[in-house]
Amino acid sequence: MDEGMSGFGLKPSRGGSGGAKCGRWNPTNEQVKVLTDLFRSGLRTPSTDQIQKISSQLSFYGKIESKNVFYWFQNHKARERQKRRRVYVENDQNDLNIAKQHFADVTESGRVIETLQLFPVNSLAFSEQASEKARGYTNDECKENTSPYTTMYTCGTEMENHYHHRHPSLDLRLSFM
Amino acid sequence: MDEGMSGFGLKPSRGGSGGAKCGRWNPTNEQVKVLTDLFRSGLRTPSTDQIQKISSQLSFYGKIESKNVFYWFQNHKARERQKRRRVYVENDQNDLNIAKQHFADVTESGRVIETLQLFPVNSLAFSEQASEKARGYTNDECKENTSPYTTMYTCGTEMENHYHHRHPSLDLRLSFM
DNA sequence: GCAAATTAATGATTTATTCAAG
DNA sequence: CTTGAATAAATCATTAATTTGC
Repeated sequence: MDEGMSGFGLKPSRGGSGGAKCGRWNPTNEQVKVLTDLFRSGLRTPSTDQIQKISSQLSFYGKIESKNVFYWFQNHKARERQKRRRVYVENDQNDLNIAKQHFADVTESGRVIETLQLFPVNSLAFSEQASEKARGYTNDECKENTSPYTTMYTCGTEMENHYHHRHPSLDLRLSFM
Repeated sequence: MDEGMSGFGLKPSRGGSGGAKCGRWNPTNEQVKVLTDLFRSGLRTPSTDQIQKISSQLSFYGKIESKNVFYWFQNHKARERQKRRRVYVENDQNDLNIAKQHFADVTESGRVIETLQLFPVNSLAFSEQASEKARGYTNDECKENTSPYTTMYTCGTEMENHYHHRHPSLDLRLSFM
């Protein structure tokens, strides 16, 4: 995919005959680069004058119109926002409010993770392969916990891997949580 | 790749004496399988609760901590994205060439767009960031101007871009406008 | 066959962005 | 305008693969 930009003499050309196909603006990488940099620099809603100047400058790299610049900022701004929102939504799927509390060192009890089906079923059909290794993992001195991972995720003491005795059969998509 | 699954009775154990060697999490094949399946199922940024549950379940197969799950998704997501982008970039490596081409074409008005420094300098250095699109920008001859964009932006006739005769060297942040 | 040496993967940290409260 | 929340990008670091000389 991605249109090789090279060939495809007739990409969409949905119109067919006409040729030229001036469907819509197709930004050059440089153009996108510059626009992105401007965006990162803080520009969000350029004024008419700014748009014109930007457009003029970018025309150096290829065909472009002022409106393209205008729309680009509109879309980019909206999509960035949307992207962020999507995360929330995804996590909220089944309630699971964005706890985002970042692992407050929960679990400590040898909890039995009830059902929790992460996968349809065929998930287990694999426990052959790795079984050879099945590391013993008996080591235990790894006190570790000094977890200094500062960037979020303050999962203090972390998981008390007590190896639950129950082969998971999760199904994440449907019933998880 | 893919674990020779053959021998390797005693893989690392390099620590020699003490053993244990709790350097970093070393996922089991089953663990990787499940994580990968979850990812394929669409999970990208598991919530705190999800992470904990997943971690608990995976502890069945061996030592694991919540943060490992967290990091796994972060890394996997990032690297998948990166892998995808790498393709674009490879295809678009022409960037500069394209620029040059346009340089020739664009000067229709005889103008020579001299400098044009939208950014300090390193602006052109990296180009891949916004390559989500990275369209090719193919042919152009679109007359367009029939601009029917309804949402404000009444920039009239568009394209006054008669190439300003002065390298903008915008710095947006500081001196732009 | 087996390790030391080298390279490829990938786990764990750090740094930059972005949006949106305050 | 400043700051907090939440990543994603970039980078660092360690482990597993693979190569290579014996």
